[in-house]
Amino acid sequence: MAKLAISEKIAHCAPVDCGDCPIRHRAVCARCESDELELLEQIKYYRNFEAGQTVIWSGDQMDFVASVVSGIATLTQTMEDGRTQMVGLLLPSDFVGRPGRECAAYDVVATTDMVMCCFRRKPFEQMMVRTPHIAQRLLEMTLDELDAAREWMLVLGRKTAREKIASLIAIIARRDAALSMQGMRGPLVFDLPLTREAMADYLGLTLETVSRQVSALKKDGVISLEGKRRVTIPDMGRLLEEAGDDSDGGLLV
Amino acid sequence: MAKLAISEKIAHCAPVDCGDCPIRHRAVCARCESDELELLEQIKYYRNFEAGQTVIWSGDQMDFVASVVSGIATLTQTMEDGRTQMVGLLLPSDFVGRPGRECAAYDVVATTDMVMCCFRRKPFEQMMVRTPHIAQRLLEMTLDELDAAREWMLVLGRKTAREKIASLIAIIARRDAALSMQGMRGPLVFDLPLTREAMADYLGLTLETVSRQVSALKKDGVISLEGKRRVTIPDMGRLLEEAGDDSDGGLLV
DNA sequence: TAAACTCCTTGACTCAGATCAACCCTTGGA
DNA sequence: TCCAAGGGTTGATCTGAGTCAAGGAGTTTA
Repeated sequence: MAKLAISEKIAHCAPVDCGDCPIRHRAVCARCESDELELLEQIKYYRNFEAGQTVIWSGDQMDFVASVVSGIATLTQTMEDGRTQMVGLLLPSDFVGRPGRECAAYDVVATTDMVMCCFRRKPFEQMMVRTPHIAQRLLEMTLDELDAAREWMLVLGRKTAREKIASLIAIIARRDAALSMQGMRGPLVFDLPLTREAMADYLGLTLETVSRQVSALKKDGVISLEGKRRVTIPDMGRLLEEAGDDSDGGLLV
Repeated sequence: MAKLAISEKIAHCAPVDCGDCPIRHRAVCARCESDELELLEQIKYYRNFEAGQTVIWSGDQMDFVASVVSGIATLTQTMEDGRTQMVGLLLPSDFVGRPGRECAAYDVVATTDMVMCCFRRKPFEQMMVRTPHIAQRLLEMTLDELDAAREWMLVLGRKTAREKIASLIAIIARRDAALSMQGMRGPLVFDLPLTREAMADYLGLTLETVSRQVSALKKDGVISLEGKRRVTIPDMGRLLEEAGDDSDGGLLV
């Protein structure tokens, strides 16, 4: 039954013209000219995933790379004894996989329903050699991710539980504001795309601590909640202070 | 006096022929053909730094990029209240700076005497557009660093103090073995290139905890020490177990 | 030759966050 | 209509690492 639902979704997913693609200007193909885009169009295919589905297991053979078109996925690492750490959050336009690498290095799990634009690895690698625009954009995106990872190292290594929660909410809020173009004026409203447990895995905390600190931030008026997931931020500056960040907001990501 | 010492060193540092460069096959220029190398040779210059010297302050204008030729530097981030987190360790052949970025994002500090091979940013950026071999290699190196940063996120987020120390020692040991070609057979011997405080900054710990855990690993026979810095590892497998890693050793970095 | 550093170690005490446990609410089968 | 499961909250208790404090060992300065 579940399987039927999946195939149905795949059928649904008629190939989109790259020109109409929602991530056209941010993904790995962002710099491609129309002729380059046509080549990509020939080798691309779409795949759908349901919330909760594992896209790839760490260590598995991985013979494609892909862009997230819509939905959210997590990148996690697991130790033998079961401790897990999220090492990345994949949002629309983010790139999955590494050219030149056979096997996946992390588990990739869809946290919402998701659409991915995939390319078989070999043809993609060949294209990369010929079309520098793709490699250029991929370099730029990888450098951005490296900065994000390093920023996160500060969060994991030196921030308190409360600061960690505030940092995560700030990041999601900022990303959401950028996407929905609502700007930074006035109160921000959005849904947390992660369960408490996933937040804990991202922050190097337990889910109980996450729950307690979210409650504390709510009690102190830094955020307000509608249900468990819908967050309102009355004052972004205040939130950033709580996150231990420079209250001037920092750079766009 | 200190200044005199520095200028003396700069004078010392006669430009080396790229063909004889110790990092020729690992640095950002690794894939360059001899004609490309000649172009690089025209725009490169060397700079020397003494142990303890700050190479760049976070936020400063940065109009060069560079490769570490010899010595070690750290990349650190600092919060307003003074908490600091190291986000990278720069070893010979590592690349510093980001094409397309005006200002440094992190503090870079030399922990040992150091030689860097520098390129003014603008000419380097222009060269990158024309010579894909440079961009290709930089992409590869950046992807490796991203993997390293993510590995470190697991260390920071989920490992105990003892595991963190073991992980750091294992990483330094492995890098050192690779460099000195002594292979993984038999006991490894090397010097810790970091003070206890720098180790603490890397691991998200206090220097007291670092000191205690180093002593504990010594007492338990996982490592042995000669002085404060010289480490011998009788059994790498044992160390990796203590680090919480798969004892099969993992991939080469 | 001592004084002043820097780097490191060790002990005693504290506390933030983990652990263990109980319980609530919502959703969706059967 | 109930029951099971997933997601979330809250309380009591424990503990690993932080904090504060004293002191050692080796080097450089004067």
